[in-house]
Amino acid sequence: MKLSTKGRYGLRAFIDLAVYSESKPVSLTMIAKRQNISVSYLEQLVAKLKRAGLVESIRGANGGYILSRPASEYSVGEVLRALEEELVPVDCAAINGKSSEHCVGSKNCLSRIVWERINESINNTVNNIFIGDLLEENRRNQKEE
Amino acid sequence: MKLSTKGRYGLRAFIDLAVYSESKPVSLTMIAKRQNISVSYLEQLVAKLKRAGLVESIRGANGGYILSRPASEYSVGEVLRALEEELVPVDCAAINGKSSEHCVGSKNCLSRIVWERINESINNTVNNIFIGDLLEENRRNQKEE
DNA sequence: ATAATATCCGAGTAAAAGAGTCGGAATTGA
DNA sequence: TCAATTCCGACTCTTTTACTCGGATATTAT
Repeated sequence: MKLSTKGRYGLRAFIDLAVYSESKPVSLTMIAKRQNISVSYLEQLVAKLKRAGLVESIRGANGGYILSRPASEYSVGEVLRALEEELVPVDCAAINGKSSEHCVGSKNCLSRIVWERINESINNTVNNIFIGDLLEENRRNQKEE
Repeated sequence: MKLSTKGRYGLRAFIDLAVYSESKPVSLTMIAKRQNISVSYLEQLVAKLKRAGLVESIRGANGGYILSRPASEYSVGEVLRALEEELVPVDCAAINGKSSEHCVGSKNCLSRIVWERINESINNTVNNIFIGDLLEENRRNQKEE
């Protein structure tokens, strides 16, 4: 059970964007350098963020990406869900209706309780961490140095 | 981020074992029938459980598997960790020292906070569900029918 | 105009992981 | 002995992951 690079790199890219895009758009080249991720791969990740409406793009020279809203308003869950297909380790216990896995019967599905709780705890966790919190953390760290 | 069939089927197999092994050993053939998982695959899963010391085997005719301890004492976390390699979606934030992923630097690792919290919440969740709880749930359900 | 930066987009691909199967050996009870 | 079992390693097919690549389009600076 691993989070893919889409989620891992993608969140890092988003945070980078949040940190540096206040004054002007941030290009993928810059993110690539700072985060050590290739531009071509970043394109894919950021495209997902854009499709989900989390970031906006500005094309052409001096272009780049900016956040659609103030950084503080994004939860990590929102960002990760835009990147990964879904944040549920076990489909059959997903909150929404797309249960692809066929359950043999309630009797055999004691495990379902477990999957539901896992799904729930992950989503609770990521929905309650906000990008703003992380940035504050960052500012505190900067001051100490 | 999906839990593999090892974890999913494996926990189901373990619960099946917990339900039916009180009087006599349970053979993989029986689990296979009830849980609709092939015997050959079950062999792999149960082997992991055995290696971890969670179940004991009795070879030969009328043989099978039994729990090493009373069902109530097993946490779901323990079982899942025996089946899956580890229950940490992001390695670099694992609690133990095996951080395989190279972090560029603390400054770029605001995301690390997120991974740590996710890892923590999953482990808290599964460590606090006990197989005994699930069996009780099961008994309650049986009575209602 | 032209060059230099950018985003945008679809395809393609190599490696790794996932999900099993299979054949046969060893053990034990009837 | 035979049937039911666990035990074990190797093998294979499929899917997913993690990218790269080529080129199109848009915008700005010179």
